[in-house]
Amino acid sequence: MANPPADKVGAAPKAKSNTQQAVRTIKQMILENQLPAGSSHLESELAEKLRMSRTPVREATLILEAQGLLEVRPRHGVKIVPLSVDDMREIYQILTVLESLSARLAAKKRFPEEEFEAAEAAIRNMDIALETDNREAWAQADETFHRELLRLGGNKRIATICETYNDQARRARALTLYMRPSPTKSNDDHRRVLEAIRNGDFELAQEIHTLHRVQAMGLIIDLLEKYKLHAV
Amino acid sequence: MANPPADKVGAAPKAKSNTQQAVRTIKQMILENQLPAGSSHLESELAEKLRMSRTPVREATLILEAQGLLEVRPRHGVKIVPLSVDDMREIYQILTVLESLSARLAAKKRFPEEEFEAAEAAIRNMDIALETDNREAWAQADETFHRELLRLGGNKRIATICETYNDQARRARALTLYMRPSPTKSNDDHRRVLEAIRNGDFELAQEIHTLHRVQAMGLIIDLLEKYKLHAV
DNA sequence: GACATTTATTGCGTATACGTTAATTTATAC
DNA sequence: GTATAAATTAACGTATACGCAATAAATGTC
Repeated sequence: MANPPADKVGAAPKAKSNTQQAVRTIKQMILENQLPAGSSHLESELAEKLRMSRTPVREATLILEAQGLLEVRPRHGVKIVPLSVDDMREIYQILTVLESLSARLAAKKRFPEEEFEAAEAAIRNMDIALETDNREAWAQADETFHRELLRLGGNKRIATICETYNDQARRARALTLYMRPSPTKSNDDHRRVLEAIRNGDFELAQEIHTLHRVQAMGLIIDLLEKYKLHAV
Repeated sequence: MANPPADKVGAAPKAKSNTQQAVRTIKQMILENQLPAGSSHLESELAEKLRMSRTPVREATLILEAQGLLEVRPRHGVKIVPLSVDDMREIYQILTVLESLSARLAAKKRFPEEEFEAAEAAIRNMDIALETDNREAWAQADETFHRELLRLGGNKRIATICETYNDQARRARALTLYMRPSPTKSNDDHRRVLEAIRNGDFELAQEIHTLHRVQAMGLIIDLLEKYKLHAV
């Protein structure tokens, strides 16, 4: 069974059509703040930047609009949607409850130990990143852990939704990454969630993860308010 | 202040561009089973049916694909995605947890009594529909109640997600509407949820609604399995 | 100088044309 | 009769053209 060509973690692997490619690169440009929140861009500008005609970029913007990353405003260009503190609250509420449900669902199953390897590795990587105070590495491992949780939960739609809203929240997380205190407690939470899943303690798994996410939300929202980052 | 032309309840009111119109009518055709689950349709066929060129219908299919109602399969036409029992389980898990969160969020606020009017009316309408055994009317009022819950919760993104997945589940609900026993208990649940919201008892509101949804899910899934409706 | 009205510009919505490529059919070899 | 290969068909992906309508600019009026 030949696997499809392996790709970078987290990146959408397929990019056959120009439309798909446009979706990927525009999304990336948004997440990397090359297209800053609140800025507007004409279809023709984007087309020029991406070296293709208007048609595929136009199709891409429709898809990205459906994902909530931008807004198509006729005659004003596509606007990269800025996120207010309230928006962040909305997003984190959703992530909290869906990921926690995922933890519960995972705990209701029995997995062979190797299924936990990736999650364990993510936790270890977070430990290492903490010791060396490498926050980028920590954030990346953290994302991996959360993604693993969604995989173990087994509900594909939950995974899709969380991915979408994670994308939306990413800018704010990147912004606050260096403002927050060293995230030592997170690792503890993750370990306990994973342990609860192993033990089939679904109530506990859900509860711990909920608490974990609620705290993370509180932290990030406090930072955004404190530093007057009203829209990112 | 002249209102925009009033539209049917629940339908998206705006339809300026052909693309938007195509989204609406194709969605409607799917929900009404004019385009049955599992069937495929060429872009050009749809364009002809909708009396417009390929471009706007093509854009519409991209949007509808993002909403999970259909799948664009190059050279095979767009396929109306059929939902298996497992898909229904996925969807109901999401609706359960998000609506229940919405109930919790609503309970944490204080509303003037008139804010509950629509929800109260929906409950009353369900009572009336039960007495006259009018299931369509019941289903419609039920939807209204759930929509009100999302409105009261105040998280726009939750409302959007639930709307999307409600659309996906609608066919299955329509199918089982006349198979299930008379839904008398639902009204009781709804009343209690609303009461808990009034009282600010957020834990209770969330809990009751969760139970309510879990039971509804169990019922519908049993029916789908019993009648061997493996894909709708 | 402020405001209304006309004109000009431009960005988008839609149709259409066309090359590409996958699916299908036909032909050929075994 | 089956399997492989070649030829055909057709659906899609993309580019392009063009008119419309919304915005901006310019002009005129008070």
